[in-house]
Amino acid sequence: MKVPEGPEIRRAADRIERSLAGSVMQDVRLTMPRLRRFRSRLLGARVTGVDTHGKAMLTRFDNGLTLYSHNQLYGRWYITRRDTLPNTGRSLRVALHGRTHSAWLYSATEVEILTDEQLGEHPFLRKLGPDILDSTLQPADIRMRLESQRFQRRTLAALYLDQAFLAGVGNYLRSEILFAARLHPGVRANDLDRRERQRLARATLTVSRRAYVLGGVTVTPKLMQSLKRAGQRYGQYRHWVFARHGEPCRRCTAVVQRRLVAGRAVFVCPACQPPACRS
DNA sequence: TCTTTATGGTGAG
DNA sequence: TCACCCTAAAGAT
Repeated sequence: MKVPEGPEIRRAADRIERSLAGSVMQDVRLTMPRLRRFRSRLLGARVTGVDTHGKAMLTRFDNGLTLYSHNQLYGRWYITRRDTLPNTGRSLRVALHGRTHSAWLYSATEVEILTDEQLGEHPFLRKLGPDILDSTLQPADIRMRLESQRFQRRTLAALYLDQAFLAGVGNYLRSEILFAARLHPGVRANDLDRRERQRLARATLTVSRRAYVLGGVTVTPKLMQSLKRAGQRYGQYRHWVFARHGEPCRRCTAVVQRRLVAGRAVFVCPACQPPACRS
């Protein structure tokens, strides 16, 4: 797992929760100059939980403060037994030391410590759409968003990277969700018929939740098993189409294509996801 | 060993 | 649309 999307961030949050929730901060390190003044306020505070909204992580403390972090491309959390410094050449941003474990955040640039009020006004958080991993999110919610005035004129390629549409989808999930829904990235939301919207809404939830459960794997568990048995390694069996350009589609054997849309790569099976032939 | 590329997001032009 | 933040791995030499 390299660059994180929603599922990877949620899994990191789970690990931090398991090792630090309920724990009093016995030591804290904040290396970014603008955050140093918060050290004394976090010392002795208790971690109450770790929330995520899309790719944003919110580590909550019982004194009303929240550590907001966004890993962007390079940020990474390491969880260790207390005071076991991770062996990495990266630059440390935050270290939270509980009684038995430590959580270390490296390389991230987006780190803030905020009150609830500041959290409510946060420019990035406030524009986020619903979290794809929110267990209350239903296919109908996604269908309604696809039909809404706000989003219907845009292409699926654009919508599925826009965190205001759905928070937590990134570039690999975009390709994988659209493949699972058998829809071409160039199609506009308002070109979809009712069945296609339903298919897309379902695929969005299925693929995202599977990536969370299986640690970044978007193929079905069954396919994953058979690919593993065939000797494929993690990097080779994870996805249907993402980063598989030039290779045969796992469903129909047509050659997977890579195309750039607004500077970002989208991967498509030309047979399973035919371009829109609608006016 | 060097160069390129990447799963994110912002801000300038 | 592009440069940029910062990093690791893959690809080229």
